[in-house]
This record gives sequence, structure tokens and C-alpha cells, in this order.
Amino acid sequence: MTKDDTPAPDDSYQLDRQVGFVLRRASQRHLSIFSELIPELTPTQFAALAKLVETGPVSQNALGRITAMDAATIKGVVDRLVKRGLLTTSRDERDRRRTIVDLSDRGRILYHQLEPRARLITRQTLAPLDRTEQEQLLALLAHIC
Amino acid sequence: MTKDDTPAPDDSYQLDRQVGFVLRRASQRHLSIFSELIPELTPTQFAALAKLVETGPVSQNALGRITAMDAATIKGVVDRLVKRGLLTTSRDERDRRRTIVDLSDRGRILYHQLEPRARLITRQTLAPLDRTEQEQLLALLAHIC
DNA sequence: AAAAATCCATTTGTATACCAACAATTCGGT
DNA sequence: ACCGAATTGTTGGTATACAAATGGATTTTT
Repeated sequence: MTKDDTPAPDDSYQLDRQVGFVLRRASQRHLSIFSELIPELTPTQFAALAKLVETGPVSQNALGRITAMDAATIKGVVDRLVKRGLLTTSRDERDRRRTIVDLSDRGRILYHQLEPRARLITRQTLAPLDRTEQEQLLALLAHIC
Repeated sequence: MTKDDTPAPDDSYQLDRQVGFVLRRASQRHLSIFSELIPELTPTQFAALAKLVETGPVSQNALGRITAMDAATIKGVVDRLVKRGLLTTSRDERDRRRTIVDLSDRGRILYHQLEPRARLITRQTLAPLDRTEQEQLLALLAHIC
């Protein structure tokens, strides 16, 4: 038998096997879980609060960098959080270009209320995987960032 | 020595270890690679073309479902692609609710020009991983969708 | 056949996300 | 001290994304 009777390796471009597409769908599922468990904030808004808890007051652009948002995006996020009284902003007197962003009391309280739910979001998103797979996925994703 | 001198398991909530955040950053890197290799289309626009090549003409909502976009999102995508002459739309006479979306000749030609670059995008995005890891990542991501 | 439920496409509103351009400020090298 | 370079924040523009509401068409149920 010289003829190959195994199915040929699929050469066609299949959208569902491309990283980009699968990443988008995974993000969609995560977002769906997030907005169900934390309807009062978006993931990026929560990220801003979380990073401010970690680091304390920082400049607006710096906050953008550590939360992976560009200057235009972080501005919108900060503006909306300020409007809701969760953040405060002030001018940096040493460097007058900078706007210093910090948590308000309400912001800090809200963050600590939500943190347990945030952990749950991660757990639920990863629920289809066992412990080992969960670690693998996080490591692999971190690798391609 | 009753005292534990190994570092305590980190109990703090670290943004950088949450799936949602890592997913977002991975998507960002993918998008960056995409727009460099295919500046003429967005990932979702290309996804629409790719699925139409796979399946042939479909209703607008159905196209949204197979490309993982809701009705409002797919409408915008289709509108922009029609405006650029890459898609055509027509009323379904059997079911007058439906708008049938199909590739135009230009759309088909463009898709086949871009497909090799799309494969390259996937390859470059996954480049930091070896073959085994690439398969693992895709499988794990598919699992949490 | 009439009523109810469903589906399709559209519109409005909010929130990322990124690019490009801009003014004000600060920094770096000479 | 000065001047070009870099940084910071802002604005305008385009493109996802999703929720909710709406009107028209079809299907299902009764």
C-alpha cells in the first residue's frame, strides 16, 4: 500500500483554530462571568482599583502602564471612576505635567468588598480545567504577552 | 526550628495572575501583530471574510453567531465591509426578515491575498512557545470558551 | 385562524481600545 | 544656560463589544 489512507493534514485556514479568535472567545466568556459577579464595575475599572491598592497613588499615565491601557484609554477609565467618587485626582507639584490618581475611601471600601468576588471570577473562568491545566494556561499566556 | 522560613504562599490578589488580565494582554499583543501584518483589516473584519469563504452566503445574524459577534457588532462590521466593496448584501425572499451577506469578488480576492499573512500572524503570536506548548495553549483556551 | 413566542435587523447608549496630533512641561546633553 | 528630545495629559476619530428597546416577519402554540 503506497497510498496514504489517513486523512490528509488539514491545510485549510480555520478561523476557530487561530489564537486570535480563541483568545477573543475566551475573553468573551470571562467578561460574561465578570459582569455577572461584579455588575457594578468593568474589568478595566476593577483593574485600576486593584493596582492602586497594590501601589498607592501614581500618575495617570503610570497607572495606565501598569494596567496595560494606553493614555487615551486610562483617561476615560479614571474620569468615570472619579465621577463615581471611587478615585481622586490631584496635580503633582513637583512635576506639573502629572495628575496623581489615588483611591477615595469609597473606592477602597468598594474594592475590598469586591475582591473576594474577583477571585471567584478567576476560579469560575478556569473551572473547566484542573489545577495543573490552570497553571499551564496562565504560564503559557504569560509567555505570549 | 518551628518557624517557617519558606516564603508564605502569596495570598494577596495580584492582578497579573488573573486570567482576565493575562487574556487581555495576550489579546493586545496579538492585535499588535495583526495590525502590523494586515493593516488593511481588523481581526473581526478578517474573521467575517474568512467565515464567508468557509460557509458561503449566510444571513447577517448567522454570520455574527459563527464569528462570535452579537447582532449590533456584526452589523457595524458588515456595514463597513460593504462600504468598502468587500461584501454584498441582499434581501432573503423566502424569509423577509433576513439580510443575506456574501463576499464580493474584491472581497474574495483580498481574502486570498491576506490568508498567508493571517497564518503568519498566528505563527508569530505563538512564536515564544514550542510546538507542544502551542497545541496545549490552543486546547486549553478552547476548553474555557 | 388567532395569539403567543421567537427571530431578525436596527438603533441608542455606554465602555473599552488604539492611533495621531497637540500643548505644556520637564529632561538631557552640550 | 540653552535647545532638542522625551514625557504627560488631552482631544478627535475609528472600531469593536454588549445591553436594552423596537418594529417587522415568521413560527409555534393553542
